[in-house]
Amino acid sequence: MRVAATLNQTFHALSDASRRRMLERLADGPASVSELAAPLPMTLAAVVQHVQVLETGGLVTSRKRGRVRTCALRDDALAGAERWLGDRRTAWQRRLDRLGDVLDATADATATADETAET
Amino acid sequence: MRVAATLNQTFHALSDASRRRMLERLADGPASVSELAAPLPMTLAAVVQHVQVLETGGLVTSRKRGRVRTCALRDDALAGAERWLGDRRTAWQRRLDRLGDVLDATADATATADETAET
DNA sequence: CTAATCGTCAAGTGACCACTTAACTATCTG
DNA sequence: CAGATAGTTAAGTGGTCACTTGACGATTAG
Repeated sequence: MRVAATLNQTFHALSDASRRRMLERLADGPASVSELAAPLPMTLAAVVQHVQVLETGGLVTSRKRGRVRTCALRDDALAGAERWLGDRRTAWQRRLDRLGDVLDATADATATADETAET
Repeated sequence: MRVAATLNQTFHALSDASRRRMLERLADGPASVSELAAPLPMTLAAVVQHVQVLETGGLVTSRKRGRVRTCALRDDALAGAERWLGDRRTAWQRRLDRLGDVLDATADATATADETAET
């Protein structure tokens, strides 16, 4: 049993749209690999690989019964990810509430050589 | 201004431990690139690249003032990610609560050719 | 038994990722 | 001004990612 999915693996698993679609599908109940594959524009083999990523990310379990592999969400799936996000959010929410936007403030005061690094 | 960070980019940004460390650091307040780099075993150049990833992920803003680029968390940083996770979690929490573990149940009943696909 | 179905495995491919080095541009300091 | 400081840029490298194809094993259906 894969118990120790790292945050790295979990977030990585979540960073792909196809995999998120599969998770959304699974939220409606367990599904076979082919069922997961059906709406996706890729081969079965590719989907199997995605399932593996989801498993090492600790998001999904699967079990093979006859020739069908059935996948289901793990109950504790998002625990780690959500915990981390939650911790950070409250931490910096507090901070941001408190001292607002240091950047904008200082920028205002002495606005000279400015450059916002955004594309 | 980068307004539209996709979930892909956000989760991707979160999937790296160094970047998460940088975020944790930033939760304690704004920091220059070198300050972010200090505890990390990599070159400044590498850190700059991580900052870019964090920016396109919509997690961080930065502004250059003189020769120092100051980075700060975005207030709405984790909104998207958390919303998605939250939605899914409640969705499948409900499901899992309701029908428990279909897999285990069926497996119990007819346990024959079983194989849990885990490393 | 024969076919189709469902999935697995291995190898290959092009794109992207996390880094490095090195040369270079500001900016601030003595 | 000279030199240190802070960051930027570009090019390159090895590794991983998201796929594909194709050959194969196992299970179920006609």
